[in-house]
Amino acid sequence: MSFQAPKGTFDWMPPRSEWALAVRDGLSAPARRAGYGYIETPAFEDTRLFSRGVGESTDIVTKEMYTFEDKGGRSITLRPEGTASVVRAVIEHGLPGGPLPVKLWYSGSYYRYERAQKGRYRHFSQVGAEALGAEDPALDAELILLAVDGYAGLGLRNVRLLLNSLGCRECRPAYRAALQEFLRGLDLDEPTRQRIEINPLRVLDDKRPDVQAQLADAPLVVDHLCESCKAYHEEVRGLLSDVGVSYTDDPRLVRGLDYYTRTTFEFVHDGLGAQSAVGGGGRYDGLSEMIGGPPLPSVGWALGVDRTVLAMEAEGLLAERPAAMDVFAVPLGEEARRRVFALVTELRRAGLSVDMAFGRRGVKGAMKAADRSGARYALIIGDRDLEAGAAQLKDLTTAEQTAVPIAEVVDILKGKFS
RNA sequence: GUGGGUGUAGCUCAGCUGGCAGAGCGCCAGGUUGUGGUCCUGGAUGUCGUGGGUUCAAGUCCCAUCACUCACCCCA
Repeated sequence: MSFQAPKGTFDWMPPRSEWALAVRDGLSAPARRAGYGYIETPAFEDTRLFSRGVGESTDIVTKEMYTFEDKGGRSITLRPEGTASVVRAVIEHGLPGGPLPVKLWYSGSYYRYERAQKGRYRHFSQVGAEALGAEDPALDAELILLAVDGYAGLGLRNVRLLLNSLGCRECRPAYRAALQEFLRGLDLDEPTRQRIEINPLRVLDDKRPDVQAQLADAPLVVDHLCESCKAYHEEVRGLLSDVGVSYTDDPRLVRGLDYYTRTTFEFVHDGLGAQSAVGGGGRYDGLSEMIGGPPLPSVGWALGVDRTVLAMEAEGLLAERPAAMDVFAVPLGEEARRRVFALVTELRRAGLSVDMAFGRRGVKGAMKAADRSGARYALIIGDRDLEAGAAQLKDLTTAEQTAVPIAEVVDILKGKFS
């Protein structure tokens, strides 16, 4: 019997795992600086939160949720995305009655039962940010800017921003009807014909060449926006331009979830294969009401951690060596091991990065381990040194070795790294 | 859910029309009875994904199955 990670999942292992941490930190940093507070919600929710929030018409809800009944007979679903949970929590804690907007960021794992491919896994990580309870183009622009800065802060240069508006509850229905009428006249397979009826906008981003060819003359949302949506969108675009954010207007850009309205955006990168979206988001003015809350116009995004690491890899940003040790201690003999263990502890408490040789290996092997750790100094102490009250301190870059009194080792090393 | 590709050592892979299970890297040890990187020498690690079939003989051929992977679909 042997085990492996479940189908469609993978393990983050050193040294690559360091980049997952760096990406979570880097993508959230701009939001943290902009007054977004940290929120952590459960990894599972009442199934109905997603079926009503994400949308009955999406594949996520109809085919991809990890749903099960718990021992109390409740239908539970592992979260396939983060926004619905955040809105639920904000409503549950009465935040719409307080100062608005409520600005929150989060980082976590999400679950979708999908066929895995490059950049798409059954368990994946996202960093998200949401601003709830305000209808203000500056807020849309702020969110987009925070994501742009997050990618830039990681050193990414080839992330492109696609921008669109999906209209609101006033103008979307008319556009939807016009689009449906157009699509019904096309030669499409049965699943796609069904999608025309339940979620026609999604047909626009079908990648099959024969489908795309037929969509050349499809009606576009931009041509059907009402005056207020049009003005709102223009304002968002102007604000972005003012702060030097470049973007591409993509009138075909749609979102996979039903709750999006107005401002819609996606961050794409060409180095990842077919799953080119590294992040996406938009405004969702109706979501709160869809899940039983008060009117709460909001905007937010989710950025894929795994995909961002892939993008960084494609840009050659993962080459740096991960953080090295400052000191690597090599004990020779049982008595020395006890003394070294205490010294290592003391050095660590003093703030240094310190490791030591474990297991009964020879000096040569221990020195090899010291070299591999990337440590600047090797601290070698054998029973012979204990008798002399001295420790051997070896600079691994110059190979210079000096004997120092054991009693002063900690202070000397602290001095070298202060 | 659909289609293509690939499964041999920890990793990357070679293995011809069937004939003793291999290389490089990595790992461990020795060369140096207490000193890393370079070098030399030696060593360990395999259910050849799994199950069946054909054959004197299968990593190699056939069937099935599983896994991985890429793409469609879907989506961050």
